[in-house]
Parts: sequence; C-alpha cells; structure tokens
Amino acid sequence: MEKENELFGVKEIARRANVSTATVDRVLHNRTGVSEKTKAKINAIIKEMDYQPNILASRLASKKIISLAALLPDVSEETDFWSAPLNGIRRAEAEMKQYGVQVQVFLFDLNHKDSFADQIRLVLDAGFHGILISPSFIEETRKFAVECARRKIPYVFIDSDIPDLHSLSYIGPHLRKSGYVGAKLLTYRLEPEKKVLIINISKEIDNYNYLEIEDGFRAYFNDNNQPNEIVRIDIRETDYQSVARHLTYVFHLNKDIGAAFVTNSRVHTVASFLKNSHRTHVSLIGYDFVRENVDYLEDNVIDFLICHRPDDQGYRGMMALYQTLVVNAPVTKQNYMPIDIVTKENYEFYQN
Amino acid sequence: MEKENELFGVKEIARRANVSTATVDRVLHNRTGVSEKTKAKINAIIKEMDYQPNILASRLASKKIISLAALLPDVSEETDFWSAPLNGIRRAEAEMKQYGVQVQVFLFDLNHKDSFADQIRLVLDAGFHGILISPSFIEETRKFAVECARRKIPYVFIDSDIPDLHSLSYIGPHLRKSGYVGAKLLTYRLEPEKKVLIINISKEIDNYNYLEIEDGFRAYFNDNNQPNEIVRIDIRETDYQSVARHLTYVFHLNKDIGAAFVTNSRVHTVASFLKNSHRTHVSLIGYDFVRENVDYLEDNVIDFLICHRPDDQGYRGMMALYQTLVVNAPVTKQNYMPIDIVTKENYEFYQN
DNA sequence: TACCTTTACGGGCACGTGCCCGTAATTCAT
DNA sequence: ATGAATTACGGGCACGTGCCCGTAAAGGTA
Repeated sequence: MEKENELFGVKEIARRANVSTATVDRVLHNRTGVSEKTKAKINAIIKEMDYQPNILASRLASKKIISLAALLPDVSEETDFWSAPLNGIRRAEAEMKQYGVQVQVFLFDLNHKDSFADQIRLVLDAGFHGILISPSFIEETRKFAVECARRKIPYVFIDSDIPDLHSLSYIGPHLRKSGYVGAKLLTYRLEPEKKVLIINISKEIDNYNYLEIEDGFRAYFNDNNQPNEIVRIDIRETDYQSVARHLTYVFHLNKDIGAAFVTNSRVHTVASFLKNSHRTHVSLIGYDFVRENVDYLEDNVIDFLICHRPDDQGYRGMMALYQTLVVNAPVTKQNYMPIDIVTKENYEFYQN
Repeated sequence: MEKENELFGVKEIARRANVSTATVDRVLHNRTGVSEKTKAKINAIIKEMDYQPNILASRLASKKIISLAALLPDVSEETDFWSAPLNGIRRAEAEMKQYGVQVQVFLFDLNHKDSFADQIRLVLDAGFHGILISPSFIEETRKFAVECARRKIPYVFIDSDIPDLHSLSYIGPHLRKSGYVGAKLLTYRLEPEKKVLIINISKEIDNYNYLEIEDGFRAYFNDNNQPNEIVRIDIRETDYQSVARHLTYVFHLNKDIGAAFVTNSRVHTVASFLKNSHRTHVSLIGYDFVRENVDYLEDNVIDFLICHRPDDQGYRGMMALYQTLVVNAPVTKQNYMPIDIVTKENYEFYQN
C-alpha cells in the first residue's frame, strides 16, 4: 500500500546507476559492451531492488517468437488415449499464444518405431526452442536426448520416463506406485482362495511401462502377504478376436480367477470378453479414462480405472517449457501425477 | 504460417474503417462519442477480423489496478483444511500480480457467524472489483449476494454452493454425488448383515453440506438395494472426549457396525477413537486431505478419504474472477470438482 | 600526430492498447 | 446569422522492455 513515487524497473535501475536503460538492458541479458565496473554496480542495484522484469512489457517489446514442439503418438483406432495430452497441449498453446509462443504438434505411429525416429529428425531440423516428447522408444529417445543436449534445447518427457537422460522435467505417473494402487483396489474385496490375472495387451516390445507397473503390482502382494496366486499373460495382438482366444484359454486353465488387472488402456477389450462370456463377477481393473473404458465402468464390468490426468500432463509439460524459456523460472525435475481412482460413481466429474 | 503484412489489432481496425485508433477504442469499450454509423462499421470489422485484444498491451497500458478479495474460514486448531484453498489463492495471486491484479484475503471464524458478517461488511466497504467467498452461512451470504448484485460486483462461491444466488460461478464438489461415492467405497467389501454408521461432527447448525452428502450416501443404498441398516449420529461438540463419549454409546447400542462414514474432515477424531478402542476392523471413510487424516490412512485406520482439490478450488475461483474482469472471457457457471479417492497407496502423489 | 579499431555507452523508436486533450463538425437557441 | 453547447473524432503520449543505430572515448598502429 505504500506509495512509491520512483520509476519502475529498468528505468529506475538506470537512474540509480547513472547509466542509460540500454546499458542496464545489456547487463540483464548479459550481452557484451559493458565495463566490469558498471556491470558490477548495476548488478548490485538489481539485487538490492530485487528487480523482477515485467513479462508483459518484455514479451510485448520482443518480436522474437518462441516456438515449441510436441511429439506424441497419434490417436489410433485402437485407442484415443493420446487425444487427452493433446488437449492439454492445445490449452497451453492458447494461453501462451498471446505471449508470442507458437506450438507445433508432431505425431508418430506407436506401432512403427521408424515413424518415431522420422519425426524426431523433423523436429530437430526445424530448430525449435523447446520440445515436449513422449519417449516411447528407448534407444531413439536416447539419441534424441544427446542431440538436444548438444544444441542446448530443453526437452520434457511426459507419460513415461527414461531416467538419467537429463530431461528438463518428467511429467507423468510413478508407474510402480500406480501398479501398487491397482493391486490394493483389486484385492480390497477379493477372497483369499481366488486367483489374480495380470493381462498385458500390446504389440510393442519396448514395454518399460508395463514392467514397472507389474513390478509395483506384485510388490503390493508381497508387502501385504496376499495369499492369492498370480497368473499372467502377454497378448501381442490387440484385436478382439485374438484377445478373446487367449483369454478363453487362460480362463479354461484357471477356473478360479477372481480378479483381472490390465496394465494399459486396452482393458475395454477384456471387459468385452468378460461380458460376452458371462464372467462379469470377475473384478476388473485397468487404465485410462477413454470412452470405451468408461462405458464398461457404467456397465459394472470394469470396477475401477486408474488414471494419471493425461490432459494435465500435456498442459504442464508445455508450461514447463514456457517457464524455462519465457519466464526463466526453475521447474521441478520430477513431477509425478496423482494416481486417480475412477469409478462408476465419480467418473462424470473426472477431469482427464 | 502465412505472412500478414498488415498492422495488428486496433490499428488495423482503424485503418480499415478510416478512423483513428481512439475511435476504435471507444467502440471496444463501448464508451460514448461515436456515431451509430461508424460504430456499426467498426463492429462489423471487429467481427470480421475476429479481433482479440492483446492482453499484454492492454494491461501494460492500463494503470488501473484490479483488486480482488477472498473471504474464507480461518484455519483453526481443529482443522487446517482451509489452508489448501488459501494456497491456491496465493498461487493465482502470484500469476496475476504481474498483470496488475491485487489480492487481499479476509478470514472469519467458522464458529462465529458474526465474524462472517463483519468480514463481509469490511470486504464490501473496501470496494473490490471481484470477490471469492466461501458461503458458510446461508442468510448472511444471501444478503451479501444482494448487495453485490446492486453494486455489480461479480462473486464466486467455493467449496459449497447456495443455488439461485446468481454467483458468477460455483467451484466445488457435487456434494450429493460425493456422498454417493462414499457409500460405494464403504459398501464395496461390506458384509450384508453389518450395520453402517453415519457420523456428523459439527458445531454449526447451518449444515447444508452435511444434508446433501448424507442424502447422496443414502441414495446409493437405495439405488443398489444395499441391505445394510444405517445408523446415524449427530455430535455437536468437536473435542475428542465428547466424540468418544457419543461413539462409545452408539457402539454399545449397535454391536455389529461394520463401517463408518464421517461427513467431514473430522474423521481423524473418529479414527482416534476406533484405534483407542481396538475397533480398527471397522471400515472408515471420511473427507479431506489434512495431515491428521493422512496419518490414519497410513496407519490403516482410515480406509479412504474423499477429497475435492481445495487448492485447485481456490486457484480456479480466483482465476474465474480474473477471466471475467481482466480477460473479459466467459466462465462456466457450474464447475464441479472431481471427487477424488485417496488411499494409503496413492496419497503421496495427491495434489490437494 | 593522424588515422583506424575496439570498447562503452546513450538516444530513441517500437510493441499494442488506454486514455487525456484538443478541435472540427454539427445542432440548437436567439 | 451569430454564438454557445454538444457531438464525433484525431493526435499523441504513456506503460516497461528490447534492440538498433549512432557516437564519444579509449586503445592501437604507422
């Protein structure tokens, strides 16, 4: 509330240091052309004033546009999961647009590792100032990281992490804990003599996510001395017929399966199978707030969905880049998303 | 990507309409002094261009500071629940500060209706441009709403809603559905012959929240033909001794209580009682991510906490005012928060 | 000493919008 | 027709920062 009849910002610094605003500007952006003496004096004043640049004026005056890239899997006919992060990215884009930030989205095919590498090359060649990337393939991502480091381009991982690659930030779930939560929910009302089935449906071989989740899932059983036997199955085809065939076989071999845990968003395929084969008494838990899954929640076939706010992941990922490049503020390196539990009763309010 | 070698914004409008930027400005802010003819022409051009004012430049040029008030319950020794919305408000404040928006927080005592009325008067007299308020007492809030309407001050409700008062927006849970979710979780592994106990601990009489939650809770039992008998108890003192006394009595009368549902954040008091009286086999569900409750989650005494992101509520509430007053963008009238389920396994990632 | 290069700094315009102030044009009263 | 009041509009500065361009001073070379 105290009135300050001084000038603001750069002008005030200039006045106190008996220099022009241009010189202050040079110091602020550590450009050349300032003697050590004046530089020291100005820096002292900046510190003393606790000067915070006015981002409005800064972005307004600077005509240089900052361009960010986002590289994600394309939505496929199998799952529209990745439309959620894309939404978040668009949301961030709308916010940043007026500050002179442009966003360009690149999509690749999760079933074709080559398309990932191709898009990476495209992104790198275009000379973006910052990159958001879903590191779906480990080796390609590693090369990407090296190249970014060389060019000093900050990059953010979302949805799954590859440690030790010095990303600016990771934004996504703690996968192990996520599996742990799945196990808790699955066993919450499970009878001790029943078996538990872990199902992984995926064409990819590069399944770092899956391993982490299963590891966490099993850890819960260990930590809590759950007596239930765990059966697991890998299904490398994603179409309904293949999945149904494999599951029919597993259920034939194991008569007393009381609960099933699907490690990704393809849980709706399993739900479909359970419904068609009149096995809806089996508790079913899986991942991600996509329409097909929600339909089976509504239908009482899926008991719980675990979600990690993919929309928010996209938003925060872009914002982390913005914070670094525009505001020049620090961002947290690990940004674990909440492990959300979605049921028939609360899904209508869930914000993906 | 197409180059536009035209001017931007107001200047371009002025050029196309053969007027000065000042006239365009008059139209944009619908000030007087423009003939109907030119006004129409300019408006047409604005529409055609889909003109979006540059908020940076706008806020920079306008020296008028916008001041917002937030009126919430003070944190008491009984619960620090309200520190979460306050955090969100501070977060919003930090973001808005550079755009010339000031925020002032007013606190009242939930146990003293008078302090609420006093603070309302203070806020209204100070002439804020927008107000965020937790409408804890119905009648006082009603008067407040009338006064705001008269002065054309937008106001936002958080945490609980009072319908039909024409608030700019409500940001908080759908209380009925929240109780519904509580019932789902409570009964998920409940044996049919067990009784269920609803506990309301509160000094206040004005308990609109509580009624909605209990209503939703019971609705679940109806909708799903749950056979369990429901017992309920109101406890008007909040200290441990009083709560323990009442609960001892209830548990004495009802030997077969299998689960308890506490309608607010005081569930930790009940948890304490259950632990002390060696009744931890009773499932316990309550509200809010406050430290005491989380401790009992960790300790396996509380099974689930239901939360409504109070931090986010504060943030979004302030942002709704910002959107209206600064950006002049529309805000959604109903903004139901997700009904989050917090357990021992996922609480460490929960973002309150 | 005369000339050139480098260093160190100031002047001043631009960004897009808000808004004060001045004035030509129109209307009205006499 | 003359003056006053009102209406309709333009000129131009300000907001705080970025940055181009110009130039005086210092240092270097012959």
